[in-house]
Amino acid sequence: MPESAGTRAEILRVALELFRAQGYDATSLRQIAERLGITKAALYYHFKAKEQLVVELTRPFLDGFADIVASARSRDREATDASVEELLGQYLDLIIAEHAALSLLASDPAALNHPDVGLRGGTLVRAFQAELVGREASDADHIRAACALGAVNATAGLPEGQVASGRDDALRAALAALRSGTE
Amino acid sequence: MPESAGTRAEILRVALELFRAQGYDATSLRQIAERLGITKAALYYHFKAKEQLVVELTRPFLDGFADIVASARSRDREATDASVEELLGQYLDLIIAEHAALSLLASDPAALNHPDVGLRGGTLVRAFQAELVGREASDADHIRAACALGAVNATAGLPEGQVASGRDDALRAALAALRSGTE
DNA sequence: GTCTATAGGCAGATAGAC
DNA sequence: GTCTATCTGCCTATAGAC
Repeated sequence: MPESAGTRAEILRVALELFRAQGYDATSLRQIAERLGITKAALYYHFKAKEQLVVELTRPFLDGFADIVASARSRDREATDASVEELLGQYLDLIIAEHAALSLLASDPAALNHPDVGLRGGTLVRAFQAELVGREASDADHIRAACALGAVNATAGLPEGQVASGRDDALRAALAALRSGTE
Repeated sequence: MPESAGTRAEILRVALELFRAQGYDATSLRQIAERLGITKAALYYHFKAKEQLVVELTRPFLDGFADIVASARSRDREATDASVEELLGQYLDLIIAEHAALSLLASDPAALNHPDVGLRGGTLVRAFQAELVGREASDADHIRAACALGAVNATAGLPEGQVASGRDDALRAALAALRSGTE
């Protein structure tokens, strides 16, 4: 029976690989099953629908993101420079750890419209941006926040080797974008 | 016969709208045809395959991008601060003008693997980054360039109203990210 | 230019044996 | 847990009439 947990994990591993390479819709359950040497019917023993594969694959990222936003909300009122830097750093580390899942989130419209995936992600992004800029923020502040997150997100597409070594460079670049209004 | 050009443009307009909302694979030609009050077969009179819709929709962005990269290459040897700012500004304006097509490019894996679409786009991005950082650039320089482009790309997802007014803020943020290594 | 009709295929999902 | 067999439905694309 440890075999079952193994199969489930293998299915998720192969599904993520194929979804990333071809997209969710373009990847059939037959392909996933064939790659694993099992049949489509076996997949349905472990997952009740294809859609559930995406939900499971993106959950670690979304849960981690939710934790970051929650901790941001429980800070003291004032958003200090240090706390903003720590928040962005935590987000960056999450992006690096879950960059494969993130590319799924970013690239699949079906996932983007799913309540437990894309819509949840969108809500988290908006909440996170609001925490970064604080209350009484200008339009320009929001644009800078969006650019800072864009800078962080860009690291998800970097070659594997440069990610770890460039973590601090990316964080500095994002902070520079965020603070580009206050010279 | 002006009707024909009109129909063709209408098809592209509806296709872009549906592709963006649902994704390329999840959008059927039947849906596009129904929305226009014509039949699937009529679509095939104007476009020889579904795939060609994506090629046509992304061409203006890719052609514009290619122009920017070409003009970057024909600069004088030295990448001055002013020329980098102008390049990023041109790219930002293109992103704003073609943001709908860009979201197609970013979100459709089928398009990403197409030689005339995603692969062409990837080549352009790499060439553009190389022009931004110049020769003898460090790993950190490349990371900052990636972050700067990420900051610019983030503006494509902004609410319609903020885009025009925030253009300069976004450009400053991207430049700040790019230059975050040289204090 | 647009239609009707249809070919031909593969998708997601289920039933029930082992 | 995994299989075989099958249902049902929609897809892209084409042929040929109008």
